[in-house]
Amino acid sequence: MSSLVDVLREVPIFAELDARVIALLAARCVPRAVGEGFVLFRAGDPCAGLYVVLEGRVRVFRSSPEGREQTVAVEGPGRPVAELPLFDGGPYPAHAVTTMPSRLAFLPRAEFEHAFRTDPEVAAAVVHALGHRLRHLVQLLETVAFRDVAARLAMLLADYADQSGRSHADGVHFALERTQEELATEIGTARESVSRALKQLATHGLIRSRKGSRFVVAPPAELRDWARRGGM
Amino acid sequence: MSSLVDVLREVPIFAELDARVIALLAARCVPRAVGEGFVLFRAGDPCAGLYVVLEGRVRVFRSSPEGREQTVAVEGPGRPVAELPLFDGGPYPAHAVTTMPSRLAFLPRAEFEHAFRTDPEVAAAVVHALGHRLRHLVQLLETVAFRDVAARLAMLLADYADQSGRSHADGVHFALERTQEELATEIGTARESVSRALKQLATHGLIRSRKGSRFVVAPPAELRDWARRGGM
DNA sequence: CCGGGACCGTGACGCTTGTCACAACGCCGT
DNA sequence: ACGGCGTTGTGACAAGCGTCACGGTCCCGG
Repeated sequence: MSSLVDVLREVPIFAELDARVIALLAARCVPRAVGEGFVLFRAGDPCAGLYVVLEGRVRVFRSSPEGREQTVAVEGPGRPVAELPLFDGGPYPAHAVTTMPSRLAFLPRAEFEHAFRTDPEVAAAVVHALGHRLRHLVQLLETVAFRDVAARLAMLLADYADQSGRSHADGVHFALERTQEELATEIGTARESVSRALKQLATHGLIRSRKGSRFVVAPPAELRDWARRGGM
Repeated sequence: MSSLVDVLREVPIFAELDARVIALLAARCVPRAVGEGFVLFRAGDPCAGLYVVLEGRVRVFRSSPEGREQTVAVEGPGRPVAELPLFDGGPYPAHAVTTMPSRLAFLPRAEFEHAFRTDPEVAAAVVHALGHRLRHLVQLLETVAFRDVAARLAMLLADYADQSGRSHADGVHFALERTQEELATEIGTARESVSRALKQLATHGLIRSRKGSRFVVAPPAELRDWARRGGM
């Protein structure tokens, strides 16, 4: 197992900290390997500390009594989970569950709070991350509030294309490791609607090809543009 | 005009700071009186600094090309506006407009950033506020994603009852200074749907009386409960 | 090679809700 | 008192979408 320090240095939220601070944090971290479906916490639980995903994937979501789910975020390697309620003392606002076998680092709340108060760089990094998350949520809220399913899906594909796509002559290529069920919860709709929306995007030439999980789509800008115009 | 220091001390986000820091911030603030409909900023504008509402009301919202609007927050006296993009350097994610004549304090970005980096108390206060906002957004997202209009409205009324209601034997009394049009944008729907949802809540005994802007509603817990259960 | 389970596609149906249209009401200034 | 304007109630209608039902495909293990 490689040194925790090396891993943490790769984590964006900690990237700019100097070696001394990272070592300090790493010493307090509890690494943990878990399987798929491990529950990090549930909505309403008191906040125990900060998780960082080292490997694997964590889905953060809210669920309704009827069983429908709205995922708020999907975090992969190097991303922090649930940094939000560390500060206002409130409970976690959502559930968090691994969607594949994962390795996590856990930093107890007291340790983190101490680092936050003594090192302004830590504080800045956290606020930076919070700002990003907030920005993303506002965006998500807008699309859920007044875009139809096809447009929301186009937005989502644009995000994935941006973050993991490779541009070719015929469009942007990437692998979408999601079931339609998962996509549905990310845009707040039902699985069947995702299926129909995919076909709709294909007929409009926004999805150029789709073989299993391999997608070729139009440039993100074009996708977002189409979504914002209301799909025509 | 009373001293800006006195006003800032009443602002929750600054309340815990010591007198020296408040005086420093106040000295950098630019107070400003504006009419109704004054545009603080528009989505996409680069972030110039932090506004604090001293008096009046500011509505923060996103709008679609077709003209529909989703309000993200409504801020009253003592509340900061747009603290979010100060840090990640990005643009404002939404529009902000006064909905009545207001007095605002404006703190240029550089000043704020300096305070943030030198005083951990400022940083803690900001993160606290951000956390709260994020929590609220997650909640809002959930209701928009899988609650019907009546349930969303019940949630909204519960919030208002909590923050400005007075409890009596027959229910919680408060004045709702909003048009149905404004309510509609707060829960992401159309004005007519609000009208119908109000009637629906009344028949279920959740709104006990409604004369002009004076409302008498069931206890907030009961409202939220009904909304979460899916309205029965 | 077979069987089962997860995932995907698709048709039918009904409910919610956005939209349009219009009437009624209240408030305010002249 | 009157007229106008902003706000509200309500009816009709169509579109979008969630839900149910079912059949198809693919993969993997026995």
